[in-house]
Amino acid sequence: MKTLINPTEARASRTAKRNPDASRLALIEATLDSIAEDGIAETSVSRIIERAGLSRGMIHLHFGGKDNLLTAAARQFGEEYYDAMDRMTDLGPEASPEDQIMAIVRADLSEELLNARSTKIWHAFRGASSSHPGIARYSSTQDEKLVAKLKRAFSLLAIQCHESPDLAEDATSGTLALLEGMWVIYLTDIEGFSRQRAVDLIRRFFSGLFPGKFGVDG
Amino acid sequence: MKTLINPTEARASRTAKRNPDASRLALIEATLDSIAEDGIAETSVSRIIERAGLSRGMIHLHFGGKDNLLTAAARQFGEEYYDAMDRMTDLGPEASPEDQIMAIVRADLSEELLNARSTKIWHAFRGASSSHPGIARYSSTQDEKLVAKLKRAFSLLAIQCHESPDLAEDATSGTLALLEGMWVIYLTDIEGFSRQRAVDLIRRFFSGLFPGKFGVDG
DNA sequence: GCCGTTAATGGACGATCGTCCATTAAATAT
DNA sequence: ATATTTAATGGACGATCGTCCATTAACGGC
Repeated sequence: MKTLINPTEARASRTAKRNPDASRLALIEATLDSIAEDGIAETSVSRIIERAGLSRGMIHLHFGGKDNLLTAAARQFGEEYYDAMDRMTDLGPEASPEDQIMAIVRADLSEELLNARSTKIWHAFRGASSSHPGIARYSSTQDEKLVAKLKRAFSLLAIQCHESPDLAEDATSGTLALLEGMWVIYLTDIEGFSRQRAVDLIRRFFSGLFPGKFGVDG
Repeated sequence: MKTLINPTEARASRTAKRNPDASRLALIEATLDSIAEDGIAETSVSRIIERAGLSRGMIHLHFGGKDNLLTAAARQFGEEYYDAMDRMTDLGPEASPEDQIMAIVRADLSEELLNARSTKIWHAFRGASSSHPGIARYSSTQDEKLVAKLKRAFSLLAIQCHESPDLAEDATSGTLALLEGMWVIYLTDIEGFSRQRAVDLIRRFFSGLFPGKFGVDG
């Protein structure tokens, strides 16, 4: 859990002290873990420092207060999501729009992005963003980037199919709603959720919007 | 705000005392209001009794504690949702499956059900249900009833269209995901959300799944 | 080796949390 | 009119909240 950023030496156990970057990271990770396991309401300063194995004053020292720590955690969570999303959807430039769209859908529903930890955290931050401006900033950027990715692919696809641009608009918004909804449904019933069925279902919806595209394979 | 359940007499202002049912209701309403406006994390006993205009001991007296009050509030919130949903989707028995489905969609996205207050509360309870078994019970029943309504209508429609039953299954799950997703999107950007566009978008998805049905009108 | 810098500690602080209960007062029964 | 029941009050209680700071200890520069 405690990653050594400065692995100059690996002596006794009393080493690994005095590492501010590692401490910052440990606090953020402990915050995210606490939100995922205990909920944001139960995530107190005492719980966080207990998880991180650090002392009480660290939060005020490194972040200036609990609120800033929450904001930093939201920021890192959003960045982790998009790093993974970008990596998983990095198809070659010759990839078809359908493949790009399905890659986004598959990535968003993959075990790496859609799991108990991430959905709990995502949901908690969404709820807190109403009254927490710092968190709200990093929750909204998350959507904007996903919308841009989808819209580009659907616009290309609409042109290929000689369809009007507002079909691409609707397909983008609908996909976003479907994916957001899938996250909620997953959160509601983690055991009963099937990723494959969710992907196939969304493809079926696409197939209805763009007949001929999004066939049984692909 | 303080509804008189027992309007035997309406004397001076010192009346309206000693009304246990009204007190219970006032506490539940104050709890829901507080969750909607301040968030569930900020909804403390002190805030609730301040909003209700009642004294500190009332929560313990009527509900035995804060947790039970939250559970009662979740229960009432779910009941209010379904009372309104049932009332708004009570078409005659001769209504077509398409009309029934669109009535459900329109009801779920109507101002009465989809508004700032209800989405905040819904989101807060969903998040709390992970660690709060009492709340979880009333959040899950909410979905079950909606699924049953949709599945019945889509099954009928699939038979009419000579389609396989698993299309009805997918259409039901997809509609649920779309509606849940729309609630999340509404919560994210209340000002920019258009109910009409959301309804039309969902109809367009339906039209792709059931060609010929769900035309431009209806 | 000494000193200045700074990461890190852990307890003190007032505020607020949720629970509980002795007390008051309104409604009902006798 | 008096006694009983019970809704309602509001303060006391210990626990925990988040913030802050005096102190300790590890590091880098000389």
